[in-house]
Amino acid sequence: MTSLDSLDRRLLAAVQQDNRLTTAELGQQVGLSATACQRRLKRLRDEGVIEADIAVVSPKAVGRPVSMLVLVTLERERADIVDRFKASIRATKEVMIGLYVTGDADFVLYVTASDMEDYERFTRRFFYENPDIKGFKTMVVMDRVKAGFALPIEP
Amino acid sequence: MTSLDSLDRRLLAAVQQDNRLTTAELGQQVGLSATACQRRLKRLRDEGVIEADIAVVSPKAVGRPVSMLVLVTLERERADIVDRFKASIRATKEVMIGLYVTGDADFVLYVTASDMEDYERFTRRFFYENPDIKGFKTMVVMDRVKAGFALPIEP
DNA sequence: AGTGAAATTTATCTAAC
DNA sequence: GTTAGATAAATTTCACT
Repeated sequence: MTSLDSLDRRLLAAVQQDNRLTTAELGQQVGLSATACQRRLKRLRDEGVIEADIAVVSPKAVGRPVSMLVLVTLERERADIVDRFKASIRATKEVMIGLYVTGDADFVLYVTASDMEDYERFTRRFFYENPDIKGFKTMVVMDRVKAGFALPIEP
Repeated sequence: MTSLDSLDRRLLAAVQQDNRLTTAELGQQVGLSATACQRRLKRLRDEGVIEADIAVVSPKAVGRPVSMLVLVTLERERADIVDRFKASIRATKEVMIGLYVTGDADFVLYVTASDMEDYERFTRRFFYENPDIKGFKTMVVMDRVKAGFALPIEP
């Protein structure tokens, strides 16, 4: 595992808010030359500390204004069944986030849809046709109070 | 609301996977000149279709390898109590995602921590000291099957 | 309207130290 | 780590459909 110094962490804290800052701007923020920033960022990307660089798209703007959290329980928590369900999560674009969890449910999914009817069609296709699924509970997201992706990074 | 044509949607689909592609590369993908891509992207950013451009940081690499989903129930779902809790979500950096939902719980939080002890300290500070909270249920994330942020965007 | 080509500005990358 | 010069990209200008 790679070790991060204070400057690395400050760079990460900055670019996870905005990765379109120029290396010169970043340099000012952290007290480093543009070149040094650039080299560090390259290293962080190469080593996988920065996993991706992405644009965050407005769900509303692309016609998916409603989102749901779904707690899924499988018939039996057997390895092959779990793996099969993981694969179906990966293959399903409507599922933005899919987590395998302990506790009340086996999986939690974050699903977007254009409206409730669209979501209902999704559940039919995704859940009712799947014999491995014992049940699921839908929680409709009323407000995305915080939908950021920023980790707390101490300088 | 802004309307998106097929080229816009293809650009969005591309940059939500990787926003460091050059406009020339994007142009090749969608069949447009670099200049046209760049102008469209600028428009999409100005109009808020692209909400942000960020680096996705590895939680493990910054020392927060464990994450939890927490279902939170408030004592009473009264507007001022809900608003107060929303504010505390926004103010708490350990909470990466905070959703106000219908159904079994009032809020669902995605929380990262360095280990279970760290999480336990967090719960003490965040939950036990808050009189508005009736209870909470923790689900430990065993596998982030899909942790992407990509919306399904049809060309 | 929106597009594309060339010129300009700006940023990134490579090489030194 | 820095500074300086080469390369490449983003941005502006302008002519075109």
